[in-house]
Amino acid sequence: MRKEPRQARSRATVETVIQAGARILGNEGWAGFTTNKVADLAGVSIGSLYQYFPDKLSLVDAIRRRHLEDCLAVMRKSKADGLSPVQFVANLVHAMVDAHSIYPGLHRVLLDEAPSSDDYRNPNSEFEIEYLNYYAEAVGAYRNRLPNGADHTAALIISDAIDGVIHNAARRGMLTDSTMQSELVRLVSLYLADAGDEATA
Amino acid sequence: MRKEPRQARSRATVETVIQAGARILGNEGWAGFTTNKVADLAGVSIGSLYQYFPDKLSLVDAIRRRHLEDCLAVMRKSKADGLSPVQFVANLVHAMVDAHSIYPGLHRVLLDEAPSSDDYRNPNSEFEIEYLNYYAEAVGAYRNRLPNGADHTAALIISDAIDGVIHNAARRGMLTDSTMQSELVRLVSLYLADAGDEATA
DNA sequence: CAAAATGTGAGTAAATTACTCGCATTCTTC
DNA sequence: GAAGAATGCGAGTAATTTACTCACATTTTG
Repeated sequence: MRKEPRQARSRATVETVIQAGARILGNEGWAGFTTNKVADLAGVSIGSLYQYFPDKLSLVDAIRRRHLEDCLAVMRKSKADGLSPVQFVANLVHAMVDAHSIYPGLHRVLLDEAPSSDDYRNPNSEFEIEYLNYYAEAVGAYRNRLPNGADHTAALIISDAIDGVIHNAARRGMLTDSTMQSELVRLVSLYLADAGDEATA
Repeated sequence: MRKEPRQARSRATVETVIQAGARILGNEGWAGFTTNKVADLAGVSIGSLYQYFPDKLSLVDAIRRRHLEDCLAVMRKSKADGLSPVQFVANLVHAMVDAHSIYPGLHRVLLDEAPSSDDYRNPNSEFEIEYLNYYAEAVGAYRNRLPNGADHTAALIISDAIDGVIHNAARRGMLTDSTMQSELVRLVSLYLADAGDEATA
C-alpha cells in the first residue's frame, strides 16, 4: 500500500474499492479488470484508488488476500468434531457454496487468470497448505488417527472435486440447486466413509 | 471463414494456425491471446491467418469447435458396455486425463474466459448436451434402466467432479500422478456404484 | 502460360488504460 | 477556529497494444 488509511472515511474507501474490484474481477475476468472501471463501480475517483494502491497488481493482491482469508474463515467454522461424516460434509459444502455465491467467478479467476506479485497464488502457498491441512485432518479424523500422506491425497481429491462441482454449477447458474448440493454431499460422504475401510487400491 | 482452403498447402496452414492458437490460448489465457502471436508461433504470416479467419473471434470458435470435438471423440471411444463400474470409470478418467494433457489450460479457458460468437460455449450447447447425455446413459446403465432426471444430475456431478480434479491437478503439475488418478477413480466409482442402491437422500 | 490460389509482413489507425498531478474538500488538533 | 494533515477529485496523457489491411511476391493448377 502506498499510504495507510488513518481515518474511518479512507478505510471505507479502501473497503469499497476492494469490494468493487472483486466484483469486476469475478464478473469480467482478468481481461476486463481495469483500475478505472473499479474506481467507477466503487464510486470513488481513480486518484483516490491510487492513493492506497501503488499499482494494479497490489490491488489484485489485496482482493486475493481478502477472498482467501474469507474462505479460510468459513472453513474454520465448520469443524468435524462429533459430527457424522454426512453432517460434516453437508456443513462444509454449504459453507463453500455460500463462499462462492457472492462473486461466483472470483475464486477461479484469482487462482487461474490473475497474475500476482506475491505468492498467494502458487500451489504451495500458505493458504493452500492450511486449506489442504484442514481437509487432511478431517479425513484422518474419520480414520481415527493422525493424518498421513494418503489422507493428503484424499484431501486434494475432495477439495478439488467440490471446487469443480461448485464452479461448474455457478457457470450454469445452478449454485442454489438443492438436489445438486445434496448429491455433492453424497459423492464426498461416500468417499470419506469408505476411505477408512479399504486401504489404497 | 473468409476463404475456403482448396489446396493441401493451405489446409496445412489452417491446421497449424489452429494448433498454435490452442497452445497460446491454453498457456497464456484469453488475455495473452493475440492474432500476431498465433501467426508467429504457427510460423505463418499474419496476412495468411486473416485469409482464412475473418476475425479473431472466428479463430477462437474454430479452436473451440476442434477441441470439443476431440473431447467427444475421446469419450465415445470408452463405452460402458459390459465393464465393471471401476473399469469403466478408470477408462474414462484416463481418457479425460489424456485429453487435458496436450494443452492443460485450454479446456478451462475455452469454457470460462474466451468469448464466442456462436453458442458452443453456453451451458445448453449441443456439445454439453451430448457430453452430459453420455454420462447420464452410463449412470442409467448401472441402474439397469433408461436414464432419467436423477441420472442427469448424477451425470453433472460426475462430470464436474472429474473436471475439477483434473483441472487442479494440472494447475499443480500433478496430471500424471497415478495415485491421484486411482483415487479419482475410486471417488467416482463409489458414487456410481451406490447410486443404484439408494434413492435420493 | 495464364489465372487462380496462396503467402508475405511492414504499416496503421484506433482503442485502450495505467497512472499523475494540481487543486478542492474534510477532518484532526490545539 | 485556524493550521496542517488527511483525503478526495478527475481531466489529461503518454505509452502501449493490437486487430486488421493491402500491395505485391510466390506457388500451384488446368
